[in-house]
Amino acid sequence: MDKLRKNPTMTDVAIKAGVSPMTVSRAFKPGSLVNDQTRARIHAAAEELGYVLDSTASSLRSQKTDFVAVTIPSINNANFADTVGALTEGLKPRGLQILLGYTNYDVEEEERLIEQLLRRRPQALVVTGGQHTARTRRLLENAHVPVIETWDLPSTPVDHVIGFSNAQAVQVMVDHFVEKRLTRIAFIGGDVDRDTRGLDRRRGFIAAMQRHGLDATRLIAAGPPPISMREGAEAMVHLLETAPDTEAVICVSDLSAFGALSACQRRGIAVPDQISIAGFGNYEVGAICVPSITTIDPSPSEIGRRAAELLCRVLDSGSNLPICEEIDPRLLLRESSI
Amino acid sequence: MDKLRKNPTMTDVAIKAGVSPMTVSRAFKPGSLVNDQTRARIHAAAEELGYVLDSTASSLRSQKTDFVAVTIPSINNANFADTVGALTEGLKPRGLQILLGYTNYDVEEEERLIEQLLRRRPQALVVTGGQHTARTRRLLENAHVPVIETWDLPSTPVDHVIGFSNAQAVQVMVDHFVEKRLTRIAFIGGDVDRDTRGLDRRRGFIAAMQRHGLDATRLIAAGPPPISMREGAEAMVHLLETAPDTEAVICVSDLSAFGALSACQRRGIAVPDQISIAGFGNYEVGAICVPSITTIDPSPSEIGRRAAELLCRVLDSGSNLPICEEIDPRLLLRESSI
DNA sequence: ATGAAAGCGCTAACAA
DNA sequence: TTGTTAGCGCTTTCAT
Repeated sequence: MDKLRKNPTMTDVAIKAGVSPMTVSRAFKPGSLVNDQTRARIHAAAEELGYVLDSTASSLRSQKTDFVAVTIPSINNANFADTVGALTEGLKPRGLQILLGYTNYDVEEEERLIEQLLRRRPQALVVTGGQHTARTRRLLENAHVPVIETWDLPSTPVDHVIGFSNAQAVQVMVDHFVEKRLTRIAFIGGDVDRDTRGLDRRRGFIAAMQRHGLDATRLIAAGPPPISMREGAEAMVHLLETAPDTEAVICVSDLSAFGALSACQRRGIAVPDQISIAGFGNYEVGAICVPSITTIDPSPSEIGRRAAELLCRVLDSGSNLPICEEIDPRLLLRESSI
Repeated sequence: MDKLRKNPTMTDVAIKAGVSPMTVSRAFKPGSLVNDQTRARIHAAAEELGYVLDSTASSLRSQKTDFVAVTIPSINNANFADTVGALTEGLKPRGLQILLGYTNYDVEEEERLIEQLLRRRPQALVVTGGQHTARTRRLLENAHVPVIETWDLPSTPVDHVIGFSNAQAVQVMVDHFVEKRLTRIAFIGGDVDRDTRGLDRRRGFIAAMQRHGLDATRLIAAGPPPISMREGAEAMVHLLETAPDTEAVICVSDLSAFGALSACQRRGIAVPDQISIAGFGNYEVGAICVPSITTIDPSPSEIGRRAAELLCRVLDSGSNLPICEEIDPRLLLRESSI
């Protein structure tokens, strides 16, 4: 392989096929008017030369790209992966690709990332979360393309929103435990200043506990988000030592909840008989493990599906009216809670 | 927000700052020679206009992009996510971004994806696996940029390789069980014609069993890859019914192994006392669950780290010599096997 | 159904 | 240190 030789251009293909570059361009654009034989000849010539269209040049000239920029906190998270998967599927019929970036749960990193992504001139942006730096907001507002914030219900949206209230969802969980006469409830989450959705869940926990007149001080901050299974297990060990009379634990995600469950199992503490455990996110591990883990399903793929749908509508209509679609997370009662 | 107004260009910034477009260009290029005051004036003008560099035009003119294309089978997989994470970190110092695509464990999809990615003229390609369609091979060979195949040891590499033998790794696992006097060993994997690494692991299983003179017919094909925890659990139920005297099960990944473990727990079958279970990949769930799951660690982030290193070296030297670096997967003995 | 001319926004190359 | 000119590879627009 000669890495130094330049890639062939449309002109090279045109010469080889005995046509003008313009005809080659048409031959590569589906649904355009080229003689079938000419088109076949052109494709043969292209294949022989190893020609691949240069979308850099194509995008520059036509002033439009064929992709949508998407930001998620972490590439390694089944929930966000499901959202991205559904988004990808929903945009495929329109020929739109996903350009994916991750913020590592950090709004500063998000700012850098979004600027990088905007340089590539996406047709739209789908971001996770509704909290951004001031500059990120300005970048998004100046982008002149539709923006969708997801997985959250920001009080002052940049543009469109498809999400839910993380705080509200956890309040439902607290209500459930209180109904079951459990009152000494703890919350295991991450450090509060990075993962804004985790922070909202923690806020929802505190609000609900106070509404019920209960002690909302059993709060474990298990480290920088995302909280892993291991950190969930460590947090549970800590909780069992410092507050052994705890009756129920709500974890910021199913992953930490599974860690907490495993810690109980290693110490011979029966779940749910001695302590109830709940998570968040409806990850597969919580559905399969024994006992299965009570959780909240925020419908990640539904978020992606509806974001794609909304985008298609907005791109077609050119409308400027911000749309907010609320997702309704479902409480899934499983074996880990009485 | 006015989505119809065009984005400002470098010329707009130049006029506002009272300089030529070329000076604006320089002001945005780190380490180039512009008067500090001029640069400050330009950045202020840019910020005020909401200017964001157009990398489409920049790339076209300079004939170089600032990204590396990476393909992985699935976005939702902690192993590949770790590889991508390490790759991202390793390329950041050089200012290279990752352009990520996923193949859904399908070589046809890989072909479409790689053509899409090549249109954007990446500086290099990092692909997962060493099996491709004939056309994919041609595309990669004609790309005129370095290519790294990972997670595999292809017999005829396209270019560079950083990987390991999936078959060999599983053989080590079989040897371990045989040493422990377990002979009735089963393998749970996916359908054989999509995930080539899963197929290699299955091949390794069969080869090792035959080498030991053992029956290699306890093979469960649990569906199209990737095999989920749920599918692992279902496969285990099937295995317990059809071959109840099985002494050990090797699963194509820790996720299916965890499903198999859960199935045993639901049926009151003691692991490892009644049956040993092993997985592959060293996923977090297998380290945390009770009992923890014996596995093989293929060092996903090591693969990413070394791919980034190799890329930097090759991009600097411009060398054409294909390099093959072998990773040595480690057997991790845990509680799920005797 | 095909071609010719022009130019998208930026930067390499050269000039001052 | 800054400016001028030209052109990257493609597609829009207009012409035939």
